[in-house]
Amino acid sequence: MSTVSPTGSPSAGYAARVPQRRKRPTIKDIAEETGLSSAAVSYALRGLQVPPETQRRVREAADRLGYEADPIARALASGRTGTIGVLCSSLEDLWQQGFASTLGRRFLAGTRNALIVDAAADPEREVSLSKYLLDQRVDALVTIPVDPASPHWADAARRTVLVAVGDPLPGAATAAEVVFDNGLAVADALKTLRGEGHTEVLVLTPGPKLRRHRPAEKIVRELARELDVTLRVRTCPNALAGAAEVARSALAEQPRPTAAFCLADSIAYGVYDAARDLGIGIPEDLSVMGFDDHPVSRLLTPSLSTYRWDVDIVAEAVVERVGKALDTNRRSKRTLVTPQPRHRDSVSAARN
Amino acid sequence: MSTVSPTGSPSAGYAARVPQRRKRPTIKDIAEETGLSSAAVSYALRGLQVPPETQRRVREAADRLGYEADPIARALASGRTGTIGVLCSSLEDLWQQGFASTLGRRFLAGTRNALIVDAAADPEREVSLSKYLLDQRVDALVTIPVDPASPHWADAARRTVLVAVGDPLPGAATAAEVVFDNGLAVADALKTLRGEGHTEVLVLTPGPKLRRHRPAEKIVRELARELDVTLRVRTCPNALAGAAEVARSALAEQPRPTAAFCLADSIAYGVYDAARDLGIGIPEDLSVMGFDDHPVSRLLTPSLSTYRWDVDIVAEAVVERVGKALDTNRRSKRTLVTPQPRHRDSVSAARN
DNA sequence: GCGGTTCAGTGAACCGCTTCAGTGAAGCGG
DNA sequence: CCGCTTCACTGAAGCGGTTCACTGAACCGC
Repeated sequence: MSTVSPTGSPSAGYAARVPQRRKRPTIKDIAEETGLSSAAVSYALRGLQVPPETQRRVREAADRLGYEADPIARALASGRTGTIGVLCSSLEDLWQQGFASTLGRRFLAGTRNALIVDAAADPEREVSLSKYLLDQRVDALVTIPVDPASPHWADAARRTVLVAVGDPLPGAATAAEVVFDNGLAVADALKTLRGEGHTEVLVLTPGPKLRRHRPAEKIVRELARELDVTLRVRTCPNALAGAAEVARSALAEQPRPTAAFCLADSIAYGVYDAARDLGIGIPEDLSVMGFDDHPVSRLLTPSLSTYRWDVDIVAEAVVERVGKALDTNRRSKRTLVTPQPRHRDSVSAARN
Repeated sequence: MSTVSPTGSPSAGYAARVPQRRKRPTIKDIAEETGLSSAAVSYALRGLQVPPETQRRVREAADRLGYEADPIARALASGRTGTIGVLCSSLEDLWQQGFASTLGRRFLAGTRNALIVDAAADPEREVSLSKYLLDQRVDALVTIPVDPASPHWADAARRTVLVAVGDPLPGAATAAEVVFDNGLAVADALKTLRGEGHTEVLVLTPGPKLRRHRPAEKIVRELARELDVTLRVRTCPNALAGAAEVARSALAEQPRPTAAFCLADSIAYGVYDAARDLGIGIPEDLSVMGFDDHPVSRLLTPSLSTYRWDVDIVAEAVVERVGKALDTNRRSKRTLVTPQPRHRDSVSAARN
């Protein structure tokens, strides 16, 4: 998780303090030690075109001197950094927090690492951050897009290995896409609510510009028509406090919706909060459904009905796709992740 | 948040794919455009010892060519990266997730960025990750230490600007320390519980090696003796699922504790989970207190009594300290952050 | 008109590693 | 023994900036 600004005035940050250039051994020192050229050492350290015996000698000398390769010099010379950029639409979203941390933890078991940044639901920020990551020469860029339709993705795809998570990026030649089958979850949710007799449904969706569930919105509307459900769609921040505020005003309207369908668990938490303030009982007066299944959702009273996108499954798919794209230079097809319904206690039959 | 392995075999990650060396303009191109030397351009772009008029000319040319400085080359040449390393003891901890994301978001408003990594409560991992960050030439290293006593911090302090969050690092010449006054919170918690008549208290503390609250443990024991409270201290993972497991076994013992004091909200969530499984009512049968005040804690039933360490306050203090250390090369004294008690509904009088 | 500053700008070394073209020696088949 | 390939390794040119020592011109007071 990380980084604030993309570029900023390049002058700042270059102040007084001279870095402690503690003389760390370089490849040249090893060359001297072993009587080889620095080129040979470079090859040997990477196990390239050098006989095993020499490799051993070099590695031994390296260990003896406490040599550790300088990733910066290496990146400059080779054009590769071993770093994967992860650009999240909003790290306020608890699902994304978990995803980012899981991804970072397991990223390609050892050799690469992840640089995780937060677009904070802002499309402009998203563009500048992705530029920032490209400047940092990330070998691949994993994104949960704020705005999948942005033209700049095409650019990014040209400059690096681009992997989309959540929504596909229609305009870009992505190396892989791990897409959520939002439609399935949304359909299930609406049918569930309708089955319980709810016809006035409040839909809270992250935004305004956060599009993580954009395709879901279309589906929601169509399905609502089919099922004869009246929808009140509100966009709101994907975080407890902001969502609560929106929910408070939405729940004060007449006729009051009898169910709320939230396209993120964090938002559902906000609804719980608002309901408590307003003296609205869940699920008697208001049924609530979420989206994500954050670990805490089970614990609420009543426990939250929601749809789980298994973080581990998604992370594994991403890691595998990135690996394949980087190693074989082949793009893979789209992976569809299906939601796992978690029907719990926050939904009950509509009164009337 | 990020990165998996510190070094790993350097050979891997260097595979087939040749990086798209799209010819981006360099400083040399600007030099040609303007008829200046590349040195002059370098100075001008950074606003150094060059008259305003020339600066303008250079910047104009840079814009025209779409020039963007290469941070890697810059880092290699200058020894400074503009990146701050943030090493969290455990990003499973919800407080740390929030802290990391806040820190990343506001880090030094523009010019620097944060590289956030997760030690996953493992002291060895912590050492190797901090080496990794130093290799990446971070300008400063902010750490929530797993093991404040580790000798390697002294080393890190020598190599970069080191800022400790949570616990002080006794052995290291840190540039700043933002320390939590755990003692205050712990004392308040124990007194509160004792005041309600609890004498059998289960203490769940993150670990086993996670020392974020180590000083608190000592205080807890002393105070317990004073107050004549029997303590049962258990270390457990700082995450809902792991904590629940420990809690389940601890709550099955006889005599059953009448109160649980958890040194992280995530752990308290685990206790809620376990209590529900075991049919133990909160707060009638078991009082629970947490530590952190995660946004969700208010929402649980009953709402969790806990101690808030305001993420924004801590993040702001850290940002300010880092800035000062980097710009003026002066270390600042220790900042003590005091907890804000949030007494809510998860504590009640002990029966009997 | 002269020594001394300041100013604007230059040339080249350098950061530490990668990589390409090439070299001398050994090994090989005939 | 010759020509050819293979092997083990080297020299040097980058990668794209930063920085240091220095220069020539303008300017200063006297």
